[in-house]
Amino acid sequence: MNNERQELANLIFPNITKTIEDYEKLYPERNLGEKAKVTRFAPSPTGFMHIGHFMPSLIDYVLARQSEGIFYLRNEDTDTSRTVLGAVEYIRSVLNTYDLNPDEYEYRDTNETKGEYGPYIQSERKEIYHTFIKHLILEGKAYPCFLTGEEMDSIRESQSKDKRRIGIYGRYAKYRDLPISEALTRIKNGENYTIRLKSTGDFNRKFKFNDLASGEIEFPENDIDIPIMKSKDRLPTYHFAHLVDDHLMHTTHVVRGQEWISSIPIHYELFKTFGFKMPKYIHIPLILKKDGDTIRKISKRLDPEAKMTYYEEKGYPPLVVIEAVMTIANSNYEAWREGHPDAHFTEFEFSPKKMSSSGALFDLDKLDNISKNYISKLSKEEVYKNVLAWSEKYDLEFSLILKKYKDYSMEIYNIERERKKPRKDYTYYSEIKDKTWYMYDEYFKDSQYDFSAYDQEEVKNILKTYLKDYYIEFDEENVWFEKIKEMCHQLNYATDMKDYKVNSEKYKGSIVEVTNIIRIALTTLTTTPNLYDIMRILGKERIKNRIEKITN
RNA sequence: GGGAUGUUGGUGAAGGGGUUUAACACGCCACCCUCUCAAGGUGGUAUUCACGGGUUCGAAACCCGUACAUCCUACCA
Repeated sequence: MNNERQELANLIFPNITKTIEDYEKLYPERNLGEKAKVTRFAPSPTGFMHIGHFMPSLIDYVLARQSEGIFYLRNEDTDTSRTVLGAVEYIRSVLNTYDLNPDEYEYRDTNETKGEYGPYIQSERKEIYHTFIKHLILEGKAYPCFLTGEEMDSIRESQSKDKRRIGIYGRYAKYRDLPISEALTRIKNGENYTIRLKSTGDFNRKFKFNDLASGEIEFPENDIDIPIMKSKDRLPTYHFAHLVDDHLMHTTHVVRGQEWISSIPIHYELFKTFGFKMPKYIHIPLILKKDGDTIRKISKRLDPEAKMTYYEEKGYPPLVVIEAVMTIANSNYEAWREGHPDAHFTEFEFSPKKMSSSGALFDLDKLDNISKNYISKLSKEEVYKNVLAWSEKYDLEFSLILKKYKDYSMEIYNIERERKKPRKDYTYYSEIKDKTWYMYDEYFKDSQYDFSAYDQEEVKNILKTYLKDYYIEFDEENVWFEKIKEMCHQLNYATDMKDYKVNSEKYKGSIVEVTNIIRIALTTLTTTPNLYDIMRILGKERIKNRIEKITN
């Protein structure tokens, strides 16, 4: 019997000579502090990064940093049909813009690799997985299964028809007790097969599992003979790779989405089969999306905000996205932030227990609010630098304007900025052009005015009078405003709005109309920041030109 | 069909048997301030914690049932 198993194992894995012990020696216990957490971000390289991937990687990073542990990046490319070239490099760039750089990684494009526990690309670890699978076959705990796709489909169909549990277990696991001699001849004949775990679980028996986020959960044991190696490329399935990699890489904490919690019975059995210690698990809430009346998992296809590129394209500062996601992860984060406005987010004591176990809706309004506050606290130099960096990537024309008018642009960003309660009108960098374009002659010159709400002659009269008698460059704000008021008196416009409301018939109009006419002449808009600041920055020449364009 | 988890306002949520007339933040609404906007200020915004039953002197909190929601139920991760 044992010899037969040996023969089977050697037939399937003829070149595997190492043992599990060999690998355990190769990847010894990490030399870290007692409390150090080893976390990993383990994405599939499918060419995009989802907010649902970002949250776990953020938590991984925070956990590792605050425990002086290790945060590493592992490329889970076992699904060759979905693997996209350069996907990991893209993920690296996302992690880099958010400054969540891993301590260990492997990048193919630059041939960079760091860390003693690699390879960090699963397709390069085939031999390791095969060693572990070979061991299982030798022990009689795994077997080749010759079920075809069609056979599996019909099993599934009949199970579903009979309202039975779906899966390859019990009597459906047709090949688990196939005589080894027969398996040998089938393999020698070139039949396709997958390797399945010979489950010893009993579905009617329960076990308790402790999740760091959700607490104690009771599951039935796994009794499904799950595939651990695929037939086509002989790569392991996710579950098996998880077991081998997180064991050998000494991961202490696995942070992943709630959707994985149902796999716990499988992982529990797998770790038990090898006698390995399970890592601690933190299953984090799914990010959901309200779509009309229904709530569903946020989707990269349907929801632009699901993709991390959305935030970059819109020009949200990276730290703002981090703040928003931390707020979802731990609701006491906001209160902490209030008390520690300048602390780095890794200083926040993250608590898995405080994480909600139900899904959370990602609130873009909240993100906007965080962003407005954040940008309002930046210096004009920082805003300029960030807008420029954004525009160089997404609006080249605007970036040239910004370079040409550097100090001028900074003055615009400085409007009502350097004060205790700064102005909060920029939510993200992509909207800054839309809110400041009229300050630049290049954009202003072709724009249209709309004075239709006013008498045309009166518009000219007000503008002429103002330019001739009341405008002086370099006035103080209060002097500037007094002069506007004086003009209002001269032209019979009310300056006291309370009086105007009661006695409107006494006046031609109010100061609101006067300032709005000037505002439109200078900006084409009726809503802008403080007119005084606009005029001060615009300067005499521009003001003169713009007003005369209308009065002449 | 089976399994797991959850259900407190428009959103994220705090609260885990009696100072809860349910905190805080975002949003929304109103008013004030005001040259427009933004900001700021003040106030409002769940008579009630999915529903039904039970335990208890007392339940949003504990127990049971139901409903609903989400995820899993692939040789995908």
